[in-house]
Amino acid sequence: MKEYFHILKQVKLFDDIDSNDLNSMLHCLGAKTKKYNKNSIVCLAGDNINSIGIVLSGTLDIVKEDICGNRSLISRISTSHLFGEAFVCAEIKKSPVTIYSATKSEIMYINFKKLITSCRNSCTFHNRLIQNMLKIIAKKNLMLTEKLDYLGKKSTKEKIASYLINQLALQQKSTITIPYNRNELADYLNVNRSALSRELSKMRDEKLIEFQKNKFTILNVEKLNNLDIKK
Amino acid sequence: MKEYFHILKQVKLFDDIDSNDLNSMLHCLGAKTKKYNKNSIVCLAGDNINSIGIVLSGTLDIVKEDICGNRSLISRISTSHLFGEAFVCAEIKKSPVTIYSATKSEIMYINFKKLITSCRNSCTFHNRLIQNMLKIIAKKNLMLTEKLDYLGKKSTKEKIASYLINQLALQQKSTITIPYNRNELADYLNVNRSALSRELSKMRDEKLIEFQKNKFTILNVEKLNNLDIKK
DNA sequence: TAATTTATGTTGCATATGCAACAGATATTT
DNA sequence: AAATATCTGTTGCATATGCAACATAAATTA
Repeated sequence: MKEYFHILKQVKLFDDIDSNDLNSMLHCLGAKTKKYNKNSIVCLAGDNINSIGIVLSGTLDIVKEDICGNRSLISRISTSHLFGEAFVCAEIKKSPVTIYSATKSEIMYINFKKLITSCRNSCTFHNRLIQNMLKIIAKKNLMLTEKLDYLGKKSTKEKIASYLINQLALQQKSTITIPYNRNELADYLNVNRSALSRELSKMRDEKLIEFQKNKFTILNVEKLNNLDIKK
Repeated sequence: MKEYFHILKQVKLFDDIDSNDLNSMLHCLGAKTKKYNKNSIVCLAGDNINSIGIVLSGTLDIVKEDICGNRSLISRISTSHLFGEAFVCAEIKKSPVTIYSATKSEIMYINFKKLITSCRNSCTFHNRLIQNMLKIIAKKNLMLTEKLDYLGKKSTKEKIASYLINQLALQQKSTITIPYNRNELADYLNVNRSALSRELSKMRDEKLIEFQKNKFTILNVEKLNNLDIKK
């Protein structure tokens, strides 16, 4: 497991855990790793869930697809981030989502459920892990609320605007890079791809934003914030 | 505090906490109660957050409003449920939402932050509380993901359908009662009220559902599930 | 380099939806 | 009961958006 330590150090779940304890802890958590090819399936909707995943490398897409082929990209996660933690902590048995490996990737699985439930005579780091997890899930909660905010907007333009403004706040630079191409951004914002392109072009014409590929520059934050006030 | 015990017993945060410990625990958590009138403000967007609220009686609306007056009803909570827990656990300083007391209500505030951070030489129930909180937040996480699912639908009709189907699963009866009137449901699903009424009427005409006021009967789950397949 | 695939932008069209205005029903207050 | 306020449904209209089809650009593969 030594080989992964430089990654595990960035994992928020292990914050304030002594590096020396890491190995025995991973053992206690039944840690196992698994590799995936590009575009392979990590977990199908309906599959049993019994562990939490940590992305050691690569990028995963958390997706919800309906029978009609509509695809909703819930989120995209990369190295050092977790998935499945809410299901395990809420004691959900079957996955409501499908997870794809968007790139070649490697994942470490840990048995966090055991840590919450059985393992009473707890190792010293158990409480630390649970507290870290609390913070991680609470933050994910806020991210979901943010996304509800985008999706709640009435127009595509406003969805784009609120997403970009949020990214601007997160990335703290004038030109932001988003992790999606147009298709993926459309799936993430749950709008039609061509309608998305249309709106982006309009917003460029109106000097609200500039972009090439997945790099966006916001020219007028004020206007972007008050899109529907001026009509 | 004795007077509230019958309510506090239903609060998931206190699951598996001995009733005898409850009083001293509430003291340790700095519990205080406060009453609110109908339609009063419990917390304004931007206010400092330093405690978690427990609804002892009444109903609260968690709302996000933008400058243009668009109102998004994130969720409505009632007796025995919590609010603010994600903000406290994620260490967010200022509330991103406004909370209204939709009815006369009474709220108990507890200092959960102290419990997570300082209070190291912890009382026996601390770990129990944190584990309970983990489960509560994880479940809220899933509820938010569910809502993302509604809002992600392209048409109003599908938003309504997925909301009703979800409620059907939760309530487990043929006629479900929803906690919203039309205006509120529109705010919750982020659609226009009159457009909502229009779609509901259409769905009734198509023999998909029946309703009077806030009671809905689903006549054809199958069709409701596959709304956009048949066109 | 050429060939092929993938990503992005554009446009026309049919439809859905926000909005405003109104009407009737229901609930609340006087 | 009467008066008032609130809730719900209906409709016309302008606009936004999904969708399909196509064009071009960019990236990938042969």
